[in-house]
Amino acid sequence: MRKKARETNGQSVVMRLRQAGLRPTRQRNELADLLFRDGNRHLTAETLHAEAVNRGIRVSLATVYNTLHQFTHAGLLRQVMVDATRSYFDTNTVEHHHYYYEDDGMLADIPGTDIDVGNVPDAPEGTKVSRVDVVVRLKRS
Amino acid sequence: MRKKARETNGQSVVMRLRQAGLRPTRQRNELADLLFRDGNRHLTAETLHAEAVNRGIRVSLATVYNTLHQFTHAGLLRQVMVDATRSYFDTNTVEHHHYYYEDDGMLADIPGTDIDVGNVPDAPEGTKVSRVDVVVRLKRS
DNA sequence: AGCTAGTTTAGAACAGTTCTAAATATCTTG
DNA sequence: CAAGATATTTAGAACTGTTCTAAACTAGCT
Repeated sequence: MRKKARETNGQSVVMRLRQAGLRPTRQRNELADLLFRDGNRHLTAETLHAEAVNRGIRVSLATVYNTLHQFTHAGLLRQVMVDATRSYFDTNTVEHHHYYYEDDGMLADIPGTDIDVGNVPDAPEGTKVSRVDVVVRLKRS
Repeated sequence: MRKKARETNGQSVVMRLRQAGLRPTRQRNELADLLFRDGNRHLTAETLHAEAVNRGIRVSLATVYNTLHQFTHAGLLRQVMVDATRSYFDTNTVEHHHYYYEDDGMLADIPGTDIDVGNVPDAPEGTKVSRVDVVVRLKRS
């Protein structure tokens, strides 16, 4: 069973980082492994740092923050704003929407068919739409 | 020209506060005046505090925070999450959506006809939808 | 190997927000 | 309308997530 190569969208993460002018350092590579290992993940800087430390990866919290932002700029991650106190990063960069569990602060992709967002007026003069976020906030019933 | 009575939805703010078990104190009344004076506003605690101080209202920042949260619980305000660093409060509590100007951190109601959000799957077992937020993020073009 | 520019790091600094407990205001009730 | 009980306000300390700083380290040249 061979070690799975680091990749997203068929292109190796290393390549994408190189293209973004980022050196594939040990820390960035190991964090990329964690981030893109299994499917779509929603995590905060502190979550990821804890996970890394747990697995014996030596990396500082500052580097986790730097890396998350750099990956976001490189288009490997997407930052989601749902909670006033924490920033979530989503490893799924394809247009999709979220459930936010208000009671426990968890974020999840909305599964199944796509949500339709219709009837959005044209962007105001001088601006263009950067993206449309839909967050369905859930609470325990 | 008489002073306009404090009210929202026809019911006086004082009444709504009383019902929420909140005493209509000087600070709460004066902040309500600012908040509900003209149409829909989107403000942060610091914005509101600055505005109050500017108009000679003596109130502490802590009270502004308390008041915003209490008003939110009482259903007079709605908290909108668009920016990781600041909490916005919206004086329009009717279901509606927002433009967020990424470049300057401004929040505005999306005007005109309502946006349709369709095809939202049922809320997961044990949860119910608390609300659906749509944020159209804009950037300078 | 040695150089250079990019990267990482610990810890300090920062911003927005919440907490604390003492002072003050409001609302009863007599 | 004074007294007592309870709610509210406040200044400032504390806290939390995040960013900054500048010194140490590393990757990628040559």
